[in-house]
Amino acid sequence: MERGKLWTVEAVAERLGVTPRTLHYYEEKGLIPEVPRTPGGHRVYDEDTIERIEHILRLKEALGYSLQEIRSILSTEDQLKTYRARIAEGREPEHNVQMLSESVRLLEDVVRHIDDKMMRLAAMREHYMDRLTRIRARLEREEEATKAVEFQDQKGE
Amino acid sequence: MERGKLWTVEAVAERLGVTPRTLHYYEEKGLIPEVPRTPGGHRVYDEDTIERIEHILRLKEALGYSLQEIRSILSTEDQLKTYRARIAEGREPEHNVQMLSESVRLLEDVVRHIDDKMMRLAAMREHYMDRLTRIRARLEREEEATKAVEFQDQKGE
DNA sequence: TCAGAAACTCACGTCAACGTGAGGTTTAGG
DNA sequence: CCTAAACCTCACGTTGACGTGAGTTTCTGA
Repeated sequence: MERGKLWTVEAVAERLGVTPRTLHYYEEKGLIPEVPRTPGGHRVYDEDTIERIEHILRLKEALGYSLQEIRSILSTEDQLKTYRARIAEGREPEHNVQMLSESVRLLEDVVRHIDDKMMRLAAMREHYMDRLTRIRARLEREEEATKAVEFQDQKGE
Repeated sequence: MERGKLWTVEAVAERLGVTPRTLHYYEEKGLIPEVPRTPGGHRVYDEDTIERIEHILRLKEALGYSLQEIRSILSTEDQLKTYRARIAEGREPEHNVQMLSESVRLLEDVVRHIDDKMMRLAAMREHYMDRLTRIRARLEREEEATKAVEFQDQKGE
């Protein structure tokens, strides 16, 4: 996993299964910071940015968040990073507790959202599994019946 | 649960947390069969139709299916019902196995889709939980530190 | 019976999340 | 050094899933 490798739009797009337009769009909408350019103006993506985009796509596809919501989630995550940095630097230590509490609240929110979604999914899975089991049983009986008929046919030849 | 109770659009809309327009739209797009009318042309919903709409909303909100995909899922479910009916009637018994196998395939597909989604969610949940635990621990330490400082302050008064 | 609430049918509006050229510039390989 | 492929920036187009009146008709309860 060559560290420091750089990517073109098309390469990133192919790797992530999206189009270059989507990458431009995310940048345009502020979901990712302005991507560095070559002297000629071509975008150059590094691994960190790509991971951020992967994160966005997961939030979008797995959780069904809108880009609006994703931007808000990401911005709070960025906030958390800033907090961590400031805390690490030891500046404004009187606000550490407040900042950390805020972080906890935000993360708990996301987890709650995920849990909610998982419960709905579990319920639906159960629903479909019930039907599946019933039909499988039924199928097995039918196959037995078919075999029996074939046996009869053979006897009749 | 009064069986046979009938509902107006507005009542259904309120019960399901959508607008009348949405109900009209689903009918327009063939997601639900044409709803029966009063002599004057007002729609009258029965419990079966409402359950179908609830099902649609679950597929949409929990699984993130598009209405297109939902229509295809529902149409295969309807197909399954036709199969069941025909099997129950004992007509064309030579196709039972084939129809049942098809049903199994369709249901397995939906379940696979659900499983896939749940796994992604589980992964994301873990990711966020990790961060949450770390921050909570950090917060606890900070709170201890704050209390210690307060204690110092009291001594200093 | 009759007024006001609720429904109906167009049909155009909207918003997010990109798609799609057009027209011009940069880059990489031979 | 040169050309084809890749990239750039507008800026308008598209699609899905409804929203939003306008104008008219139907329903319901006092």
